[in-house]
Amino acid sequence: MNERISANAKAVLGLLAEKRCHLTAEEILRDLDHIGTATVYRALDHLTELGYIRRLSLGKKSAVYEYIRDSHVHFVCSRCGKVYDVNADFTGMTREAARICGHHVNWAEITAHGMCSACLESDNADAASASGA
Amino acid sequence: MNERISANAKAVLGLLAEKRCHLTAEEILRDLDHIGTATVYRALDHLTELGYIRRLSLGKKSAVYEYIRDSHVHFVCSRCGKVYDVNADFTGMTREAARICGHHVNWAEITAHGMCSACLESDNADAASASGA
DNA sequence: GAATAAATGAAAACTATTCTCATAAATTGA
DNA sequence: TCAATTTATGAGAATAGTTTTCATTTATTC
Repeated sequence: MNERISANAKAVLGLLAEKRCHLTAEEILRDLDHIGTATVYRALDHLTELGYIRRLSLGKKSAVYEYIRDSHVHFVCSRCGKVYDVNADFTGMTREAARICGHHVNWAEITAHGMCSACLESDNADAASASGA
Repeated sequence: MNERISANAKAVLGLLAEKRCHLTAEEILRDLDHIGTATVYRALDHLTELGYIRRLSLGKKSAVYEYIRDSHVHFVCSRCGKVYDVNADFTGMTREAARICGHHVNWAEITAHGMCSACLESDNADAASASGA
């Protein structure tokens, strides 16, 4: 595998490292608007292969990429689609999952689905006003 | 929300319930070939909303759907892309993840990534023949 | 049974991503 | 340093999966 990282790929990696959150290809393209679409996708593929970043498929829409960092889980709101990073140490849990899994596990991810606090509140507000409060 | 399930949606649900594994929309369409594309996608959306099935975005390709059943994790081979169901009880683990998460968690999934046994073996075989064994 | 609501399929539209291919930049070797 | 070779790039075409549109059919309600 080609271990070299071009200047453009470095820019992509730098952005992900700086933001420390999941970004879509489109968000990266918007930020690095001097780099072409194909190049960004190629950089993302390459960086994923080299193990600098991870590709996550969280929702129905586009994939997101994130710089590999400390253990955390993702929470996806089924209502608004927003993805939250939940920072807590899940290494023990993911290691245990990997062990049970068989095969050769490189990494494991935990994703929770439900309704986020914001949507929950706006739902309650709607219900209150609908009932004439 | 419309709680009714049409005959076509029932057929989709029946197939998922019977197969007990993750199927893509395309696989469902191939099996139920008298039902139109849009109808199958609509049924999958509806059944997901009603909580009978789950949509999972596991790889780079299409989403997969599965009938909700006993706790298990998914292993995705980074080499061949194949998805394996690993049957083991992860309810404690997912409940713990949900607790830490905050928000209102409905369900949580664990996905492991790595190289499957089959790919590992074929890799070893390649390496052996390449080194002139 | 007429009126209304919901479901359907064919095809068009859409979105995210990948591919193609000609050009530009970087690297290597003499 | 220059020429040869490899690698990276961008514009746009192509593709895959999914969603939308809309006219028609089917189911439900009154």
